[in-house]
Amino acid sequence: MKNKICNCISEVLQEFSNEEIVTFMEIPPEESMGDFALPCFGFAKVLHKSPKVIAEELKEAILPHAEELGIERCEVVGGYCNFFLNHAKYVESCLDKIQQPGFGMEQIGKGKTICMDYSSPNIAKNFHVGHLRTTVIGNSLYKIYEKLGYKVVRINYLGDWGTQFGKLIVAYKKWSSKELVEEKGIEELMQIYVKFDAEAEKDASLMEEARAWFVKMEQGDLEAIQIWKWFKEISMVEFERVYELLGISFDSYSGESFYREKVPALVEELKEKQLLVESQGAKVIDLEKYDMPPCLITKSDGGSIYHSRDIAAVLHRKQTYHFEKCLYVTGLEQSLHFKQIFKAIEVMGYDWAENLVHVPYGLVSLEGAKLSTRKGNIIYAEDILKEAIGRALEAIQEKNAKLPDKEAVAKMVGVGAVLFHDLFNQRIKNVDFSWEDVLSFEGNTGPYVQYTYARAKSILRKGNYKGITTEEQSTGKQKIDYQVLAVGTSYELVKSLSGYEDAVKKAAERYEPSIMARYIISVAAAFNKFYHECPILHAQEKDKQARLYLVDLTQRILQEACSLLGMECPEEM
RNA sequence: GUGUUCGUAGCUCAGCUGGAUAGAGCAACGGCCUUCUAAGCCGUGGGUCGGGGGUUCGAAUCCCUUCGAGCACACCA
Repeated sequence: MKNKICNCISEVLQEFSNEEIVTFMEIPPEESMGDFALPCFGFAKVLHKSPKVIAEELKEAILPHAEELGIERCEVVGGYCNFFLNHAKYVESCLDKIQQPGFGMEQIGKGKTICMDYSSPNIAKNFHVGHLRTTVIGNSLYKIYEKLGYKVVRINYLGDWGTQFGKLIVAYKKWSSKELVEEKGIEELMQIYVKFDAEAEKDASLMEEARAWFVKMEQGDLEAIQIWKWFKEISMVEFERVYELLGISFDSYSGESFYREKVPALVEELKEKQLLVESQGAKVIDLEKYDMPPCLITKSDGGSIYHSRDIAAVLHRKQTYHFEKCLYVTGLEQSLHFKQIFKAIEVMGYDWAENLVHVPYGLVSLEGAKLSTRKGNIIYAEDILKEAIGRALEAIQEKNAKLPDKEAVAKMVGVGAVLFHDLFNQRIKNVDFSWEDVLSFEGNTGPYVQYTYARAKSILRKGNYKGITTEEQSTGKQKIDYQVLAVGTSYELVKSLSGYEDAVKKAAERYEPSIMARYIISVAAAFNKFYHECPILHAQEKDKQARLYLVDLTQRILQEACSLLGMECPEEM
């Protein structure tokens, strides 16, 4: 309906295109100002008329078409032209769209591939709060793009290569044993890594030893590779536990070790293109022209480094997946790194460099201090999830002790709380981790949304609601009286539901799951108001049928929208 | 030092591709369970949108400047 109106307006105001009108059109802050409003200030300059006059003329021009556009009346206030729709018709058009398969979502990504690099934890280190962010944000963006029809390749670019493994091998040989590592897993690896750093400060020769071991790894030394592989396996087992809790999986686990083999070819290509410069014994791409530090390609000891592995990786991904876009969900602190990588790809002559996108998120701290394993200032992802699940179980015992399958529900609610908390604010914001915030189940939280969903489901169960088949819709056998939904909180809820597609598109456009989270809250809040104001099962038949239909659509949108955050919703809680 | 991100209610944040009286949640206080799940709903109080300039009919939103905080600045990732 909005489109039709905009179309009609653009025919009147021929100086402006339909698209322009659509962007100008807004939803007024108050219901008394109509359903849509067009501020005419922007037209004034071009048309050399006052905004008020333009609005008046517009009103006159629209009036003859009001009936077919579903407009009840127009009002000019200041420079605004406010449109009051026929609510019943508007409700019908909104709900008709939503009840279509896939909620009538436009498949703007059809035939396009997006590569996403996220989670990407470092092997032999614990999976902590910080990793949780990239994992959860990446997973949500994956779901969002998939919903828009994109083919998404989820790449877990494991940090499984680099000098830190040289350090680890040295530390293992000096201070640990097979038995200890087998017994304590990552915990032991972490401990000896921390010890290495402490010792290396006193004794510089340790670092040299570590570099030497890493060089051995790069040369394929059997012993080095064996130890490395073993450490990697140990780590993967622990990572998988977290992924299982979150219900997350990947299409590729090709980490840095996979791409380092492709570095020599990259070096050759750069030589051919005359981009490689010797500098202090290392080989670099000079980016001074672009006001950036040089991009390191090989270290002075000949080893590869993360810049070169990242470049090799993206070249390979382009060849393999022919991506439309490649996203990197990593910390904001890596901004310069990605600027360098993208620029390097550009100077290599690849015009698709502009399709590489860094999707940064803010830093997580703990009580104002930087996370640090060494200082014990760290919180593990698994502990957060488990604690949240435990709290959810307590809440269930307290509020709904007779609930069947408590454990499964507690998992959904606990994990949902953590996910939602991590996705509710813009990614760029720094986060000071707080147990109180994560474990909150009231207000703008995951459990609030899940509770809303469970309420809706409960009504449908009790009303023995079977839904409306498309056949019934078209034959009009079970005709919905849209007038019932055209007022008060019902109408507000309908408007809220109708924003679903825009929310998904906007979230995709901005790489911002928080837009979905905020949208979900707005729907849940609208539903709860409706729920309190309107009796459903106890209403008279005509009202009951219309309201049940609305409850059903709300429940479907909530469930779907939550799934885009990676959240599951329990039928009861 | 250079670059970059952030600065909105006591706290955590929306709003930022300029538009009508700046919105939520938490915390505080006061109401609502003999009716569909009170993890809910309703209400009250609380704001020089960090400061200062500028552009504009109109600025929390754009530009400049300044202050404060975080982060980055080649042989870790």
